[in-house]
Amino acid sequence: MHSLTEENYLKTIYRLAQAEGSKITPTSIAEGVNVNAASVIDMIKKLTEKKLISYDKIKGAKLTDKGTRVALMIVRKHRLWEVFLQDKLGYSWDEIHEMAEQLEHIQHDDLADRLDKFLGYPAYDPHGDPIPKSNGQMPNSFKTLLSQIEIGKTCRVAAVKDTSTIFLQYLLQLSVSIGTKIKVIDKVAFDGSMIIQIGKDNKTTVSNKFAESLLVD
Amino acid sequence: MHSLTEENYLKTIYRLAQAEGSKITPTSIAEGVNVNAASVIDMIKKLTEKKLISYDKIKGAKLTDKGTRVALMIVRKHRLWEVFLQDKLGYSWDEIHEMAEQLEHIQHDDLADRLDKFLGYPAYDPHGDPIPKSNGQMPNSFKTLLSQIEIGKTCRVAAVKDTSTIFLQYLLQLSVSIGTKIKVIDKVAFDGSMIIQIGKDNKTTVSNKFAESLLVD
DNA sequence: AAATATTATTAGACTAATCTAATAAATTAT
DNA sequence: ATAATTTATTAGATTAGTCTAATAATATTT
Repeated sequence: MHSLTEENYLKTIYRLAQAEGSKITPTSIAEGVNVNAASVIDMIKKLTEKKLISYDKIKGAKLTDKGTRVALMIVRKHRLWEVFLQDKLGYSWDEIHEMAEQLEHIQHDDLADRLDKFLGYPAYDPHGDPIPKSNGQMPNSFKTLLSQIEIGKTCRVAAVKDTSTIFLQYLLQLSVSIGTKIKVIDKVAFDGSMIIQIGKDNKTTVSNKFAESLLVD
Repeated sequence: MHSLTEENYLKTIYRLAQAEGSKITPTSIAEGVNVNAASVIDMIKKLTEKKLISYDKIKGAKLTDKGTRVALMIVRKHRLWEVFLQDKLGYSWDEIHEMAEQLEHIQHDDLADRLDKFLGYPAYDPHGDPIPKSNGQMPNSFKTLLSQIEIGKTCRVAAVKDTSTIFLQYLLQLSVSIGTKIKVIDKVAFDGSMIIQIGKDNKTTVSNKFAESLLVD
């Protein structure tokens, strides 16, 4: 149906669109797919012809409904395979991504659905990312306060409750944005502050006030 | 390491070598890989350069030790995934092949080993083909008489106990040769004759004498 | 606003794998 | 052994996806 390469472009554009905010330019896609910007221009033409994306210089690239459906099914497969690799084969968090990158392209009518069933219809992958359902719906994202997350769990920043500049600046400083993954390492019973891991590296302690201002899922 | 295409050539050459007998020519490979013979010539050069095969016009193509190792690992992955698809996802005999063709190319150090463990170290795939171990050894092929096979099971013809011309001619007539898969449909208690399915299509009844002359595994 | 820097786009070349058409070599049939 | 046929091989073109280098269009500084 669509080549592996096309699928990777669609997935990248989907990811960039989720990351929200700025428009999706040839350069940003080039970074995401890890190719030259000139190559992206060619692929933009191809995907536009196939009506998988729309593109103009002002609005940037955008998935069409058709493109979104395709992208969602790739994401679905990726995340389901990640669950498989972790839950069934015992791989850890950091080992599963590159395999899932390959597995997501396996083509078959109902492979994803069978896998989904076999895995017990998981709602989230091992990174805490929601797994699209076969109809394309994302599982209900129950946003909770960071303060409610149990020790050891990983969550994703979904929204902020406090939109004050001073809070947002603090988030910026901590490299926390929508989509950032936060793992709760420990909680201090005394004052409700939390030791969290932001993304892959940075461990920090944040106050209870902070943890009550951040919505995660 | 090796491209998907290279892997498919190696697998095909391995399969042709197993099928025994005649030498492996560019034309036979072309048929196996489903490409033009001219393309095969190019790939033969490439694989020869990489020391994965040897080739000369008289002896035909032959996998080197290195090439054999690679081919065996692809076959291993293919057959393990087939077990997964049947045992875990509930696919049937005839649905699993094309998916396994894709899954066999998933690259990761110990994915095959983890899968093997997860599946309980199966010795045979759903088609009755032996699954190479991670060291490249084929599981001990315990040859049994066809008469010993239970109803519903599929086995592979491994050898003949009776080598008389008249028996071999009969086998030829039934299109039974080494490697042919036989499924035992039913057994007649009265005289020990069996209703078997040879390969994919032909259902026949064979005598107990026949079933006592054919070694399968 | 002019100068500078960044982005987007085009043009042309490259690689892997394939094809077709033509030729060379080997086999099989007469 | 010669003719006919099949098989192997070469030469050149094609496709998808990529690249570099050059140019055009925008955006940012000063």
